[in-house]
Amino acid sequence: MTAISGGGAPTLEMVAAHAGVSRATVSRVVNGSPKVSPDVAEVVQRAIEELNYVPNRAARSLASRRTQAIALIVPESAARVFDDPFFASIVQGVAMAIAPTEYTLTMMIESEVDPDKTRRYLLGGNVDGALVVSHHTGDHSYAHLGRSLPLVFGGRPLDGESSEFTVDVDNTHGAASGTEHLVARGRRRLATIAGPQDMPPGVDRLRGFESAASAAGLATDLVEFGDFSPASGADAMRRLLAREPGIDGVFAANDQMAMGALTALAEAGRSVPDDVSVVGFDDDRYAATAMPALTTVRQPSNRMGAEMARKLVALIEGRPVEAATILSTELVVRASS
Amino acid sequence: MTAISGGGAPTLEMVAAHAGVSRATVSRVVNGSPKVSPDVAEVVQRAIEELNYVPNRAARSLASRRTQAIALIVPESAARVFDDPFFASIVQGVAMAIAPTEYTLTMMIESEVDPDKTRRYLLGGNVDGALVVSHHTGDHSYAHLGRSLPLVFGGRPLDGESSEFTVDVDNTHGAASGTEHLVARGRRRLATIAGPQDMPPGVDRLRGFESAASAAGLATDLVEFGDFSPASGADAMRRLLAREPGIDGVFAANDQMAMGALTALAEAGRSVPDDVSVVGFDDDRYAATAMPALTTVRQPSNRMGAEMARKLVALIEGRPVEAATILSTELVVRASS
DNA sequence: TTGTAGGCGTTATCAG
DNA sequence: CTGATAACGCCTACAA
Repeated sequence: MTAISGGGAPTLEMVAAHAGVSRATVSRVVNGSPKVSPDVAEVVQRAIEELNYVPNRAARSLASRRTQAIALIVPESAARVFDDPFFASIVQGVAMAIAPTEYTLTMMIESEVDPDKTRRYLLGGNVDGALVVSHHTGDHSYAHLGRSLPLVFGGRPLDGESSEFTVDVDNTHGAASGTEHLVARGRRRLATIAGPQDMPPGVDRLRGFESAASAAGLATDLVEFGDFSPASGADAMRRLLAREPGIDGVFAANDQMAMGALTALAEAGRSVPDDVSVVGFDDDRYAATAMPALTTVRQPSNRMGAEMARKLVALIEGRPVEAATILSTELVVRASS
Repeated sequence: MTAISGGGAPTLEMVAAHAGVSRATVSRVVNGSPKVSPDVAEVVQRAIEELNYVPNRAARSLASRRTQAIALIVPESAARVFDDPFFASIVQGVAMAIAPTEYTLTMMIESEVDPDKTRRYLLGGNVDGALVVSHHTGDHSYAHLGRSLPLVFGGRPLDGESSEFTVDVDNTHGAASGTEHLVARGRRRLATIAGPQDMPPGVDRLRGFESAASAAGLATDLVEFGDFSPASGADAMRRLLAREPGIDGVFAANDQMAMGALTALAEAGRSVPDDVSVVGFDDDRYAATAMPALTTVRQPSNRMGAEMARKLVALIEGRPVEAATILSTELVVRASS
């Protein structure tokens, strides 16, 4: 057993005794209630400090029916999650947004072992609300929980409309702007390394590429798919080159695949950007230091996380919030194009 | 008055009523107590499922004095934390290790706004124990909390000894092996891009480099410092080249700085590995796809996280655990050397 | 094996 | 403004 030395944590009751007031008064002071006389509050404060009292959250949450905690659910294996800089950015945004609040963040990486653990946790009154982020179809399998708990999703569901609260990036327009940049650079034989088509960003970015290329009167036949990893990007690029050696412009659905493409292009003796222009998507932390530095469509993943958190907290506190928020992207031109 | 149904989550009491038994019995079933007759357990189970009952954690934790939750404390700003793939790996390791358990992970990114928030949280009975990970000096400022709560640290404290529970990587030997590899490749004019000297890994890796170089009878004057970011690595490399154009081997204290060095070397027209061999440290996810692929000292950050979690859980459950665990590194030879 | 009853530390509702 | 006194939902001796 773990024996806590010193006789256990001080309770509200002990503070009350120490200060010579009732528990109710101490509770009021702790919660900053205005209806406490300054002098009494003073005495209580001192008692709190002397005893080094810290309120017990379980008790508080049981009595108040609020937990002051939110969960970040990621329905992916831990390995996948942390392989992707995009998630890191989201988490960072969330963390920064809740830092100034009293809310706490609990991360739930979907456990393969017990997929029901998450549900139990959410429904067990552990959190006041949850954020769900995934690239995948499974995305909104949590949607039905939305009736029991405030929920905000990152990314749109794969199947079109939904009535849930979401924050998303304008993938289609972003991809189109990246493609248009290629066209503006005088590139005519365009190819794209697309993402998985069971993920909304994969679908939307491909659509953006196609619409922009078509609008410029160019062919859209050169499409190869990857899984957003650097290695898959390199493979896709090799296949593309095999199909059409004359490629002069490549739009990759994310930076990691673009980096892989750079590697494959170098292997094939193509110079970037002299022979081929390459544009990525994300502007992750390696884009700027790639060789050559990668032109890319910046995705405000930080802001996405922050926005999700903001929306969730508003939801929890009963403030009105818009159902969907779409964040726009920004083209960052560097040496690769 | 008691709400019959439709109003909020079902309670243990409602299940008891539904099953026609006492609350105690339901509690026993929920907690898998052996002293319940199979048929009664059967009935209760059905009631639980029909009502879709999920135990309230706050109540449970209040009554049992355990939370089944552990915290991961990172005393750094969110921005720093997520800029470093190393942290991601640690978190991944932790997440994977606790996935099969009933423990839950709460991440606490030190808030600049209210640095006391973490302490309050830890002492507020929110978690059964905590993991503390940081590259920094501040590392063990939580050490004193160790008397009130099981704590496991990642990385040794900057100032030598400690009686705390820690898991660390053998940075010194790792750096030495990376340096020895350079020597084995026939490199004689060695330089190092060291990390900040207020972080143990920064100190230890520099020491490893120096001892290995000295042992080989080589000079150790070419030392420049970076902050572990790619940009700082590039800058350090430029300074190094300015000081000594004849450098033929570089050991960088982490992969991100090594990547920066690769960029600077390319700018300066040096070929890697023909003119200069480069070795990094970490083997982060970009090492293998760098151009050229980076030779590096693999740090088992995943295992580090897992090991920390394992140790903490053992501590919480009163099982005996070793105070310090040192994980060894592994040299991964790729194209850059 | 099952039920009874008291308590875990706070908050919230009322009186005073 | 302050103090009793119930809840809050569950666990756990102790009793039956």
